[in-house]
Amino acid sequence: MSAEKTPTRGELRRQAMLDAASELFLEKGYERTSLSDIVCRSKGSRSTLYEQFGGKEGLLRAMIEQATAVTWQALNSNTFADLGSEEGLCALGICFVHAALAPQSVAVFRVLAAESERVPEVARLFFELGPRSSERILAERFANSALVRDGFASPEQLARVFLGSLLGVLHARRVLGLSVVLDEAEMESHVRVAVRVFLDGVGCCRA
Amino acid sequence: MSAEKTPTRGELRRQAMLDAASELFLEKGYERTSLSDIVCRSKGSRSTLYEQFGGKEGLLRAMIEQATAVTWQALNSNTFADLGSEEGLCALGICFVHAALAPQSVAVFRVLAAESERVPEVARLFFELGPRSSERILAERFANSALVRDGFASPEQLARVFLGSLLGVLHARRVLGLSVVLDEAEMESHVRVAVRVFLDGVGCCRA
DNA sequence: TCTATACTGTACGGTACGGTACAGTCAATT
DNA sequence: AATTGACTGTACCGTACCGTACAGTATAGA
Repeated sequence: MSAEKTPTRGELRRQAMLDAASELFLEKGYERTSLSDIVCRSKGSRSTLYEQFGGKEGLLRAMIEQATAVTWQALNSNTFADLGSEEGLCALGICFVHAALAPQSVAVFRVLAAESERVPEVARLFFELGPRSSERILAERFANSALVRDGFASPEQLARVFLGSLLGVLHARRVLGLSVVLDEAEMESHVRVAVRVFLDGVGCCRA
Repeated sequence: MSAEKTPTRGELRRQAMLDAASELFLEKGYERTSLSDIVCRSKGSRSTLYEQFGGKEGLLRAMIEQATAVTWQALNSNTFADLGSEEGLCALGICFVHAALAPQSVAVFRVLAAESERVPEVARLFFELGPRSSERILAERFANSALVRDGFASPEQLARVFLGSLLGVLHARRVLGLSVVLDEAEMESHVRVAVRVFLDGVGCCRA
C-alpha cells in the first residue's frame, strides 16, 4: 500500500540485527550485552554489524530510535478529537499507558536510564517522541478548555499531573522488574479511576 | 544521644568508600565505574574494599541499602496523622516528591533499572522501603476514610493514582537526565495542584 | 615502647570485550 | 554461467577491568 519495496538483503540483515539487539538489551542490559551475543543471535556477522551501524553505540542509537517510533506511533498519529470528555480522556489514557508500559518501551527506558549521560540526545529524542508529546497534546487542549479554572494551575501542570496519575507507580515497578503482568481489564480499570479522579476528584460534592 | 559510638577506623573507611561509590555510580553508572575509580576517590585501597564488601556487587548492595534507608527515612518515620485533610496530603506529598527526586534516589533507581535482573532482591527492597511503603500508608488511610466512594475504586488504586500524580512525569525526566532543576517553590506548587485535583478534580462543581 | 591489627600501594594474572583485517562464500543481475 | 558486490567466519590486537597477593606502613592498645 505505501511506498515499501521488497527489502534488500542488506535491509533484512540490518533489521535482524536491530531485533536481536533489542531483545538482548532487554534481557541483559546494554553494557552486559556483547557484540558477539548480538552477532550470534542475529545469525549475522561482525563485519556487517560494523558496516551497518559503525559500532556498538551506533547500534544502540538505531535500536532506540526504531523502538521509540514503533511504540509511540499510535499516540502521535491519533488526533484525539474529544479530549474534553471522559471518554476521550480514557481513550488517550489507555493509549498512553499501553505505550509507556510496553516491553520495548521499558527496555529503552532501562537502557537510557543507565546510558543517558553518554547519549543525551537520544534520551531527549525518546522523551520528546514519547511522554513529552502527550504532555503537549494535553496541555494544548486544556488551555482551550473549560477544564482549567482561572489561576488554579497551568495547562502544563495539569497535563503532568494527569499523565502521572495514569502511570501511578506502575512504570517504576516495570522498570525495576517487579511487576506482575497487568492484564487489559486491570489496566483499563486503573485508567478509568485516574480519569474520574482527574475530572471530579475523590472528595468534593460529598460532605 | 543514641547508641552511636565514635566510629572505628574501619567504619570510617567503609563509609568513605560507600560515599565515593554513591557519587560515582550517580555520575557514570554502575558498569562504567571501575573499582579503581572508587578506590581512588575514597582515598582507600583495593584490599580494604574487598575486605569490607567482598567485591563490586557487594559494594553495590551496601550502597543501595544505605542510600535507600537515608533517602526515604523521613517518609517512613513520619506518622502523618491527618491524611484526610488537604494540608496533610500536601505534607506527605512534598515529603514523597523530595524522597523520590533526591539525587541519591535517582542514582539508585538508575542503577537498579539496569541491574535489577542481577540483584532482584535489592530492587525489591528499594521498592518496598520506598514507593511501596507510601502506597501502603495511603491505602490504609483511604480505607478508613470518607474519601473513598463506595464501589468507585479500591484504596490501593487511589493510592497509586495519587502518588503517580505527585510525580507526574518528573521522575522520568530526572532518570533520563533531562530535567532542569526543580526549585522548592515549583515543587510545592506542583504538589498542591496534584492534591487539589485529587480531592476536588478539575471539572466538577463547575458546569 | 612494643606488638598486634588494620589499612595502603602496587603489581600481576586471567579474562572479556570492542574493534579491525582478511580470506572465503553466497546471492543477484546480466 | 560469469561477474560483481555484499555478507560470513575467524583470527587477532590492544585495552580495560575484576579479583588476588604481598610487602610496607600507619594506628590502637598494653
